[in-house]
Amino acid sequence: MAEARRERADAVRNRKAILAATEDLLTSHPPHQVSIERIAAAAGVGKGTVFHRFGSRTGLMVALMTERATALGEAVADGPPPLGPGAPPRERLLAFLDAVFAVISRNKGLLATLGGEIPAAHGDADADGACPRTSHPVYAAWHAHITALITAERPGLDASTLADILLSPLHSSVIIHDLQRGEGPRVAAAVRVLVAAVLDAPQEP
Amino acid sequence: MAEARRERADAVRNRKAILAATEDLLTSHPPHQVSIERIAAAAGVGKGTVFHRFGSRTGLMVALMTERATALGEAVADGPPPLGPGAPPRERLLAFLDAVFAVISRNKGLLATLGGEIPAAHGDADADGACPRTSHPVYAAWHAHITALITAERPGLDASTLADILLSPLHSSVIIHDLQRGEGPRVAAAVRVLVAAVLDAPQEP
DNA sequence: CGGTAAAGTGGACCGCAGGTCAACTTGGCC
DNA sequence: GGCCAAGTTGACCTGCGGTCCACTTTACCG
Repeated sequence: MAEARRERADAVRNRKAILAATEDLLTSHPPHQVSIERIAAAAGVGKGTVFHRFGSRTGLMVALMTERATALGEAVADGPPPLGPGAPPRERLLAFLDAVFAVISRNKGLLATLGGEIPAAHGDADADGACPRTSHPVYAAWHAHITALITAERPGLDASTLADILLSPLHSSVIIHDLQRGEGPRVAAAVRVLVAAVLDAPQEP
Repeated sequence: MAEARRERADAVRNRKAILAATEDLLTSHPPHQVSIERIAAAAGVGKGTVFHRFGSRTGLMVALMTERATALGEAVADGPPPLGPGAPPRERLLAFLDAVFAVISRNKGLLATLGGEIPAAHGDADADGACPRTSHPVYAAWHAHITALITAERPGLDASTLADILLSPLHSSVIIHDLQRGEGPRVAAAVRVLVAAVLDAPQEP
């Protein structure tokens, strides 16, 4: 392994240009108006290049999202409390959710776009398809982190489902709309209320 | 108003056939595979008829959703407790959320489809567009009901935002996927835990 | 250095889905 | 029965995601 020079210089440049163009268009237009051709034009490349590098529209979105989420992931793993290790789970959870909503606030309809596209896939198999949780690494990581923190604080709860619920506002066009209108703090505050309440509630047998 | 005989018999029949076909296809195929042409074919009508009666794909979905939600709306307004008037707000809220999740469980990707399509609209205007909450009467009604119940129980909370958050799982493909896999009760239970916790939590100044 | 093969690029092309339309058919009231 | 508007239809348009392959660029190597 460790193959030398695995990516050519112009390829790197174009990849960055495409991601930048995508983000740019996505912050100034509703997602459905941002076609691949527009992205390609804005990035100064051909449409084929976009597909060559990202495979599909969904792949592009996942790549963008992954890049956006990398910093947060590192802060969680290595950074200082309350986000990083060291703080009590309760504080880490609150800080993490704040951070997640902050990321989303800065990236508008990205997750909404993802949420609407990932379930698509392209096969008939759906009875037991493993589409949703495993298909998006960023979502999987966030979900696992929240689940772990809830479990640490309140082992008796259904942490996994609660984690899905706490993340579900990110899929809601209503919430996304609020975030875009600068209501981010308000949403975050409401989520904090929910989390605090559920963590402080008396244990049920 | 009250114009006599404003809808022809065959029109009514076709409208019902289209709605039935849509629901049918939607419960056996992922939303993106349910094209208007397929719906039209399944309903035994021409494609143009679908558009003539519902205006657009989104219009069709809204109509279906509205129909599905009518029974619930009546139960809330006139029905017996705990859903209808009479029970304490806390019980009504829990019952209502249970009912909402039950409706969605039986109608799979419907809301997910809606959530992904409504924010689209078709104009450039988005800075102050009133798209999300007002555009979908069913959502507006549910949101208003939840908000009122929360306010009745805990006036100090940001009931409106909490209502959006409590409804947001309906937009999440992950949650929808769970509902389809029969995890409905588990999701509902987790939501109940959240609601109970937030309603029982000590008031903050 | 210049050759060269692989990596990268671009845009014509395909299939398909949503949406439009103008000609046609049908239901219902006089 | 006859008339007209409401209703229906499917061919057609537009634009999207995605494929393909001939062409260009890069960077390693003798």
